[in-house]
Amino acid sequence: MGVSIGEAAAQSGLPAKTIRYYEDIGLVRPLRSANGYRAFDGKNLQALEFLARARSLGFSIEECRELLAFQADAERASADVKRVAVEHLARIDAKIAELTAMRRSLADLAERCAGNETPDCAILRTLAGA
Amino acid sequence: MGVSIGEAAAQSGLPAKTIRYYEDIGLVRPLRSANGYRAFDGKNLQALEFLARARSLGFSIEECRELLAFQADAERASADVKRVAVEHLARIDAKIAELTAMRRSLADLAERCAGNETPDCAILRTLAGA
DNA sequence: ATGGTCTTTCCAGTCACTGGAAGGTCAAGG
DNA sequence: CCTTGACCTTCCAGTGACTGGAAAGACCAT
Repeated sequence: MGVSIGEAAAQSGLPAKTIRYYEDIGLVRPLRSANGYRAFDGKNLQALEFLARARSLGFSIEECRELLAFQADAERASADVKRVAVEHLARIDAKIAELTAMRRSLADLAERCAGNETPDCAILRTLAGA
Repeated sequence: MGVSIGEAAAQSGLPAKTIRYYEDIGLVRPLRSANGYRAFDGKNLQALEFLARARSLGFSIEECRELLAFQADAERASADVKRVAVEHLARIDAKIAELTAMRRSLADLAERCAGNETPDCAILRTLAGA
């Protein structure tokens, strides 16, 4: 009953190493076959696919744990789920803003650097605080 | 000759812990006073400020090391510096694109989630692969 | 029996710090 | 002279989320 870790990896798109790690930290709890191999049943596979999707949206492992718990709890309010998502969205927006500011400064610097064989360089001048 | 690590931290804006770490990995080489305290001279302080600026632009430690070496080498070509900057810019752009895609999916999901006391939730439905 | 492809566990490394423990140094105040 | 408090020192461990690799066991086909 249940597929091997290689099969689970193929079906979820997650590396086998990652799946073992998820078991280590208690995100998924496969049974064991008589030979000691992990045996993933349908619920395990659904959890792995859930995790793959949530991770690809950038949720942290702890948020994934929380979302999985919500998923398993038929009584949860959608507001609880939405809160997690909205907080994550805010973090993403902050990160995008940070990167965009970096990008602007950096593009400006790169533009002012000749990029030729001469040693003078606006990038280094600016980093040095000129 | 040279200021203490606390003074160097105040002047560069870097935490003292970070400065010690930078010494560990060879980015800065302060002298030592008779009492064993680090003594940062003008060049050390300039290097720390350089590092603080480069790190705030998102350059990796190894890139910072390379940029510092360029800074110390009067013979370098500005093209070498620009190459590092342009590669970093590409990484930033890739990251922004990734986050923007996440943001789009996530905002869409959040919008379709009522966020009230009912258990039905578009976010969980999507993560579960419905 | 052999080879090849799984699988297992465990340990170490990544990146750039950050926190904390245990102890040394120094200037000021009593 | 002693204490207090603010510095400073080193060293060790932890962060997040894996990833790589070693050594060994399991399974299947020839």
